[in-house]
Amino acid sequence: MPELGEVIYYAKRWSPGIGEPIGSVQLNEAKRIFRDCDTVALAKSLIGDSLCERRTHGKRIAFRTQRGDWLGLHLGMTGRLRAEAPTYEPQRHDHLVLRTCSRALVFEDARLFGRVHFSVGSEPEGWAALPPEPSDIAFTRAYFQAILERHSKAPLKAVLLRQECFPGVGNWMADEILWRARLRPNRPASSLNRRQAGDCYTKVREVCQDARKVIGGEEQEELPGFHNDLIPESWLFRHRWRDGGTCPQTGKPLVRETIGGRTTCWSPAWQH
DNA sequence: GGAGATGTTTCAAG
DNA sequence: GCTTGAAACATCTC
Repeated sequence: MPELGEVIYYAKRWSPGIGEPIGSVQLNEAKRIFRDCDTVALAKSLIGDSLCERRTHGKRIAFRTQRGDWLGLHLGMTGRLRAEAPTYEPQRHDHLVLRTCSRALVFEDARLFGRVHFSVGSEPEGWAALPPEPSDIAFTRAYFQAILERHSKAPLKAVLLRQECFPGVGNWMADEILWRARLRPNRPASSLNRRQAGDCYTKVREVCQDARKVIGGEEQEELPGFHNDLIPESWLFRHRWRDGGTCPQTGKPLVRETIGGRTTCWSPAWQH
């Protein structure tokens, strides 16, 4: 599930436990999730400490602790964070549970594509030199153009999915961007004229902003609920998964095919 | 039973 | 050395 907006959404679900001392750490070890994590250090260090700062970048989440350590999380394809009652009993797919007096903070992931990192006294691995997020001021038109030129032969869809270029953009966001920019997903990245590249740049930023606001609830006090009704009918998102879905612009059938190694939904009559 | 799923890594080929 | 594309990963749902 998790792309930019969902990542922010799930990260916020641990908020009720922030600032509260961690009484116990429970983990399901010998799992892919912990493949490059020192689980002994994690458990030992977190007990008695508390989470004090939440950060997200693209699809990554990190929590800084009071003592200055960092817990890094990646949700993979099916990862989720939840806050449960303090007596919560972990289920089969719950891999990490942090208990405070008022909550059990749970990381679950059925498919095990997610990851947990822990670093003592420093930033989590890979957070030292991060590329600008599309909503960042540093994500300029020229920066975007350089990405298109670097990956000139690759289909636009594949380029948009590159996390070192467009952190946070996932499969549905890439399709949404291309649909709003009216560009065919299989166009080579360098085939756009100046106007098309400009449109694509604008839509990348727009979709990222929309995801933050509508799904991540960045401008709201309360966490939004999580159901499709939140997403406007005018987005491709609402139509893309259903068989027989139609383009909200043309009313004609949407097409699904594999482009850039992923299922891609697009509107042939609308995108050129 | 089979196909496909909103992600990343790894490897081979160009 | 760089870019690109395909396969692998593990489990659930339709």
